[in-house]
Amino acid sequence: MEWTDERVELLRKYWSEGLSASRIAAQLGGVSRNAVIGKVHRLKLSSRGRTTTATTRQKKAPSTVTKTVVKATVQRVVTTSIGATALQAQFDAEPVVHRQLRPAENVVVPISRRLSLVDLTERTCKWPNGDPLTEEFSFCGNQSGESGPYCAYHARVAFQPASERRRLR
DNA sequence: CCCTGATTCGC
DNA sequence: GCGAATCAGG
Repeated sequence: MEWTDERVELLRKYWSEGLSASRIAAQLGGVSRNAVIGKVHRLKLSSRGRTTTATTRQKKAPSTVTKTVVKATVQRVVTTSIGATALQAQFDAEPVVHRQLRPAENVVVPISRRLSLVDLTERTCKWPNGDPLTEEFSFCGNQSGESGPYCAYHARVAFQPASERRRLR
């Protein structure tokens, strides 16, 4: 690939928006994150303001939990059928917890990165958010690892142990 | 292991 | 100028 004016412009834009080098590389296509970083340096675009160099932090749930059951919009994913039909199930943009868990633990619901199909990689959560036919549709995109197609959170929702599923009914 | 950006250095 | 390799860190 070549660093055309348009591509450099996009690079500037994404970088200023705080996107990581790897994600910018995915957006542009044809280049590696190293290429992006190298280019950023040559353009002297480093720094990027006050972006805390570290990974985006996650909000820790209220520690001093006084048996307070985490309130959340309950959503029911009906799984009376499998296969293609299941794709018609409705999903909330930001999902949620169902009832409570054993020793009532506060599960941290991850914030979806809302990636588009083209931004998914082998290790990003492929849990769909919203209706595939609308513009708001996106995928969770958090890290999933080789463990599966979903992040830790969505894996739990997707693969509920038979025992637990019984309880939820 | 996965990810992030920073630097180096041969091409 | 480019970017893979490598380093340093979460």
